[in-house]
Amino acid sequence: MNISAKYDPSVTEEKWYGRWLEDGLFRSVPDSREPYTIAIPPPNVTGVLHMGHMLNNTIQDVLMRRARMKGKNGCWVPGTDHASIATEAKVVAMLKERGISKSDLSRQEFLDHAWEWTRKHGGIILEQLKRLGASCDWERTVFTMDRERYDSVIKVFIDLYEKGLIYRGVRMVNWDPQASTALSDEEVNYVEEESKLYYVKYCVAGEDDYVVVATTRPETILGDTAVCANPSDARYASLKGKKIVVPMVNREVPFLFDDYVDMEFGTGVLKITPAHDINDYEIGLRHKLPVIDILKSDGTLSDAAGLFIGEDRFEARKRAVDLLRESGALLKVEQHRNKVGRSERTNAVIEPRLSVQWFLKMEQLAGPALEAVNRGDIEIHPPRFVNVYRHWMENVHDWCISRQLWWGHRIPAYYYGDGDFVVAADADSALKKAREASGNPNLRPEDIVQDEDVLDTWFSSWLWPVTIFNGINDPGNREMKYYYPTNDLITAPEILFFWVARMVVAGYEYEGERPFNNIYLHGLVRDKQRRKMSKSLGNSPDPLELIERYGADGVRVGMLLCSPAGNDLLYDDSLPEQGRNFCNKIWNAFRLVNSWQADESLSQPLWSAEAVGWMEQLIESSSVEIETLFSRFRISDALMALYRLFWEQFSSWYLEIVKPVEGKAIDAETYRSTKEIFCRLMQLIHPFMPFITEEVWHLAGNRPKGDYITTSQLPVGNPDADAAMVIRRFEATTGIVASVRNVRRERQIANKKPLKIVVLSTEAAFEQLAVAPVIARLCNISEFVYSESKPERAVPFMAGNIQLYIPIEDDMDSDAERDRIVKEIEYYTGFLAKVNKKLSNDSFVNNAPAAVVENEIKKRVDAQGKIDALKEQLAMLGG
RNA sequence: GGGUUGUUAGCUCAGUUGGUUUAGAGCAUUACCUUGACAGGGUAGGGGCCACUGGUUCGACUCCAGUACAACCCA
Repeated sequence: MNISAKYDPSVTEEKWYGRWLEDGLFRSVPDSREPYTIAIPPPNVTGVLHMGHMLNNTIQDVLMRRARMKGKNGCWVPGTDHASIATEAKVVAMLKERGISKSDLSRQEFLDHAWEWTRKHGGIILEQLKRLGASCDWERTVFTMDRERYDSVIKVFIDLYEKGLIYRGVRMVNWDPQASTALSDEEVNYVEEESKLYYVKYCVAGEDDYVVVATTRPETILGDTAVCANPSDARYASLKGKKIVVPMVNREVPFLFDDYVDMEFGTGVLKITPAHDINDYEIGLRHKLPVIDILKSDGTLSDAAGLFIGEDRFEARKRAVDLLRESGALLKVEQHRNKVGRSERTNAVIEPRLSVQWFLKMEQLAGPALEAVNRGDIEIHPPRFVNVYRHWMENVHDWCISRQLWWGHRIPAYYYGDGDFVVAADADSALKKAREASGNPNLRPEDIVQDEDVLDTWFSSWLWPVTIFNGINDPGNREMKYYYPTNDLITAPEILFFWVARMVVAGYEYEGERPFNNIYLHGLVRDKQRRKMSKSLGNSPDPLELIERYGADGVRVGMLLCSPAGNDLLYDDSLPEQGRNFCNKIWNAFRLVNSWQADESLSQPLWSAEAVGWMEQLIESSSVEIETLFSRFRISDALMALYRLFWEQFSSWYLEIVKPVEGKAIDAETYRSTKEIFCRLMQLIHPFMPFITEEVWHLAGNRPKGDYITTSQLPVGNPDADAAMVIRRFEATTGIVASVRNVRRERQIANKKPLKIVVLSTEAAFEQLAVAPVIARLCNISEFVYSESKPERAVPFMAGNIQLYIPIEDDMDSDAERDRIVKEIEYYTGFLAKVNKKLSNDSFVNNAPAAVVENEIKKRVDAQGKIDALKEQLAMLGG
């Protein structure tokens, strides 16, 4: 078999992904096995794959593949969410290009366009996930707006409404005047911007006196209903009970005192505009102030403003400044940096605005979800996020669930008469309910009007682990019973509240059970300067291009190697490069083994027997270690352990020992063991690198049809009782090999020249420490001589406390060697001093546990022995 | 402003109840190697007052307090 010296991922990736799908390896149906379930964090239906998805889905795939190989019935449910704001914005933009404005369309016409868009662009991202190797059960693909999911959301809304948990209320919301919708806090970006701080004179009613108020939004003066200072601010104490005249509109408002006011900021006097600032709103509530709403939904001034009616808010600001200046009320203007909220989607400046919205009461619902994490029924990894979760849940706010959009689940509330409404699944039952509620049996279908708004996208995705198995429409169905609760949820900390915590809430409310056992939070992918990856910065590589360049396996390894749980991943091309290099290492190691000719008539050399035993025990104990790492979600550590196991232990040590001399055959026993070891390593690595391992799995043997590494079973690590001893013995061996190589280099002795080693010890003692055949094989040693006295002209070195010598013919003088020994003596002398200091401390000897003291004494003896031997060696070198 | 979490090698990070032969890994770096699986490689090295200051202790990277800096979340 002729195999290329470089691994080419493109061919194998396409081939194996196709076969896996053809043979239905990712398909899951309930059976007698234990399930292992993951619900994908649904990406936006119109989204494209970015680096964050790569990391997120690689982790899920690793867990899923490993679970399958451990005998579980793995079920990874893929899907997308409808992302109402993002998608609607995209559809609006598309229509604009075609010269159509949203306001020209009926709701239904608009939705037709949106669906068309979704059908065209939706699911691209899922196809891209296949390139990564994601082993989802694609037959289960779901969407938050498909029939089952849509109905579930409406059902839940009605249910919560009937339980009294959903209400309509007037609240200060983040208003995007451009999109004409309320935004949730998480959809608002606060950015530092250069703005102006205006100092405005407010006269005291009936007096010549005045106070100065600093504001960044002078147009909101029109909505002022009070002026306020800190109660402990002596400067303004005399104004207690007085009235203040609001400039421009000459309205008299009270002068109040409230702790909220920061004495340091501006002049220490705050104007209160309850309709247009969240803090002012709360102060307004405390002091029962009237609310004057000066803005309309499109950002122009309302009649209530009294001035600049119909002007845009920024135009009104300019005119307000002019007017204030003319009247002499404007004292000065300062440059000022402050944080301005902008819409994540439209980038419009957000207006805090009062509006009628739908809310979900959270306090009661949050209880079981908080307890579940406190009790440990749901584990969060890494655990430091438990505090964050707890803090949020203990201070949970009611959730504003309505959005002034069309793309989404339309709120099932129907209005009749003057603001009265009923909540019902459809128009027919709404009419029935409305007739009952109004006592008017003559209400006609056209007398009731459904709410125009849709629900927040999270209000559908919070049900995700339940609705993917249709648990709302068909409670207790077979799949729910089997797959729910799901096992692990893999996501980023930034949506811990918006999504994760709410899923926990919904899980308990609707299933009386947690939605998942573990929450694993990984970091964000950033660039090397720690900047977020973003389109505008252009610092995000195209994931598919990366896969083409480095291979899917290479990219997967690159993503994982550098992403310890919860930490951000600082992306750099060197990461997938490292992954690609690892692929190549595997590939070439395989080429080597594959090139060997096995000969049944040859007996196994001693060195190979030792190496096989060592490697086998190493794999067994590594398997145990890796299992532990996985149970703690230390996924990058598990990968690193395998990386080193394959590269250092297997390739650099094991293969170098067992490989036959060029052109010669290998004994059949070692050959068989090597292939078994190789395949076992491939199995361990497979969850991380599915493609190359599947390829090698098939190349390594004549596999019967259907024998995939993907569905192979991974043995449980089962080290022998003496595994630790075998591994330690081998480590001592490698130490000696390194020493001999050093001597060769320092003395410039060619590898081809055989050397003799004199061991100052009995053979038995030496064998306990190391294995002569392995050393002989790797260092070209012709003979080991066991002696009780040291030889004359010989280079000394040490292994543990055993002294070894390499007899030589040349001059003994070697600076390099002397330097090395002097350095070692220095090291051990320093070490010994530290140990002695401890031991001469009476309180240490009296207070420390006996075992610790004994160990220190042993350290002292060992170090002293070593120093003595090294000094002898130095003398021998004539130093 | 409130909260949470960090600060260990040039970079990214481990370090599990305080004592494990004077702190580990990967990458990067240095020297040497056109050695037959692999230069996408091999061999051998260098590199750290564990942020700072106190405290607890026989003993602190580890526990406590404070300081500085950073990040994230909430307002």
